[in-house]
Order: sequence, then C-alpha cells, then structure tokens
Amino acid sequence: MLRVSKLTDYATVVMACLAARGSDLASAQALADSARLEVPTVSKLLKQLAQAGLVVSTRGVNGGYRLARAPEGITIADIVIAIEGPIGMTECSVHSGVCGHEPHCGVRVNWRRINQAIAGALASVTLAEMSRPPARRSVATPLRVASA
Amino acid sequence: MLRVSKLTDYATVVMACLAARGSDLASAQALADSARLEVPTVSKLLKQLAQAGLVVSTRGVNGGYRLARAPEGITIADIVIAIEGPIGMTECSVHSGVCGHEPHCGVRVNWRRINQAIAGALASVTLAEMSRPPARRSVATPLRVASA
DNA sequence: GGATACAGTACTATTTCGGTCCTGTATCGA
DNA sequence: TCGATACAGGACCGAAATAGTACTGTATCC
Repeated sequence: MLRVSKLTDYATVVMACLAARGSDLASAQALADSARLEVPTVSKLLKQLAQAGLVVSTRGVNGGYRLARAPEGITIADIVIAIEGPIGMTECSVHSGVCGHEPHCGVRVNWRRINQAIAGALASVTLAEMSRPPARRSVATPLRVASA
Repeated sequence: MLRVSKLTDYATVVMACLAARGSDLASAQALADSARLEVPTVSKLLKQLAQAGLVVSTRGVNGGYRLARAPEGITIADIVIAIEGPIGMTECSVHSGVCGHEPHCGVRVNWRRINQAIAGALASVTLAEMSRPPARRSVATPLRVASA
C-alpha cells in the first residue's frame, strides 16, 4: 500500500493535539497522554518537528512545546517533509545520478510531475482542517491540487 | 521520503515499454532488455500486472505480453494499485478496527480525504502521457485532481 | 515430443522502520 | 547553590517489508 510511515501518522496526531492547546506549552509527557502514544516516541517526533521549525521548544521546569505558527499556516506536506524528508515518488525524481537507468528511462521526468501533484495535494490540507472534527466539510468533497 | 516502491517504479517503465510496442507481443526477456532490468524481476511484475488485468499474456512459443487496453485507458493509479495494493496514506484509513487509537483519533477521517486527493493525482496521469518523451507538456503544468 | 515461454511457489539477504535507552544541557524553584 | 524537571542528541536493537533469485509446473508451437 502506498502510505506514509506510522511515525508520520503519529506526528499529525501530536500536531493536532498541540493545535488544540493553542499557545499553551505542553510537555512531551502530556502530549503522549493526549495522543495515547509512548513518551519516547512522541519525544522523538517533537525533536524532528522542532528541527523543521514547526514547533518551538522551551527547556527547563514547566517547559514544553507549542506550535511555531497558527494551525492554518501548517500543512500536512510540512509534517510529512519534517518526518520523511522531501516528497518524491521515485528515488531518481529527487536525486539524479544514483540510477543507472536514467539515460534510457523515459518516465523519469513524468514522475516529477506526479510528485508535484502529490505535494500539492498534501499542501492543500492545513493542520487546522486536520484537527477539526468530521463536521462541516463532506468527506466526498473533491480536493483541488494547488498549482505547484 | 514518501515514495512508491522500486518495483512499482520498474512496473511503470515496463508498462511504458509495452505501450511503445503497440499491440505486438513482447516476451519477458525482450521487455527486460528494453527496460534494462533483470528478467526474473520483470517476470514477477508482469504476473502481477496480468492478475490486475492491465496486461494479457499468451503462453507458448512466440508468446508474450501486451497491454490489455489502450495506453490512454491505463493510469498510474492502476499500476500503483496493481503492485502495492489499495492506496491509503494510513493503515486506519483503509482498514478500520486495527488501530486501538481510533476512538480518540481526531485525524482519521481527514486522512481519508487526503487519500482521495492522492489517488486522484495518480489517476490523472495516463500511461500514454507517461511514455511520451518530455516533449510538449511543460513540467510546471499544474495537475487537476479528478473529482473522486 | 521437444523447445519456448508464462505461472506459481518458496527462499534469502538487505534495508528500513519502529521503538527504546542513555547521556548531556538548560531552566526553574527551594 | 543545588536539585528536579524537561528538552537535545546520539546509539542501539529487534521486527518487518522489500528486492532479488531459484525451482518446478504447465501451455503452446514447430
């Protein structure tokens, strides 16, 4: 199945928990409780998210994490990239030169177009929409891919 | 990196080779030569593609494979699904009940919407476009996600 | 009936993923 | 000043999926 890793999935849940807390600081422990995940796992994710600039950390007693910016300004693409690295359906569409077939490969450039479409799809959903309960928008609502 | 497996990548190349041969039969050996891949690997792929109904096989001497329908009628989504199974960014968005977090998980339904967007993006590119040399369409051309 | 070529199954090595642990550093409060 | 809390960074390990290979069976053509 074409899918994101479990860690990326967990990261969206943790981010949604952070979004729900507004600008209050939340410790890794508290977030783990909210998300029903193990503390070490959540810690690891938060470290990666902090490095990517999606959350900011405060050390010391009563420290913790909060979102670096409003949930409306954070997209699923941001989270996926923070955890998994650049979005690329094929190795060669991101790093050229590692595949010996490149000179004869007629599909490489077309994969790049698909990458952009996927990235657009992921970038079209914000954390704010993600943490929103099923509510308003119908599941069947077609998504428009933003012009990459 | 968010990506399809190498086998899926190879499958698109093999399918592109088949598309280039029109309705002529091509043996696994011949396709392996064209795609610069190992014969056993190509054989394995062709079997899966045949089971998915994307190619048809003819046994015996001078047997081989050909596309089951016109390249315009085969999409990247078809190929990805044939090799990797149903498209689902998260496990729970395809099979419910396997994740103990579901009752408290606020993001599950939203992943389903993302799945549809991704599937739409993959379904919007046909094998015919894939096998076409860089040519006409600009790489920057935005893709529209088909209404799922 | 033999040669060719697809069909199906099984096996193995490698890589990645998911998860855990340990040590270090910064901040707050007593 | 000292200790407790909590983030930072790196190392490590087991499990699982992936990629690749080999072997046996079956259908078709010459």
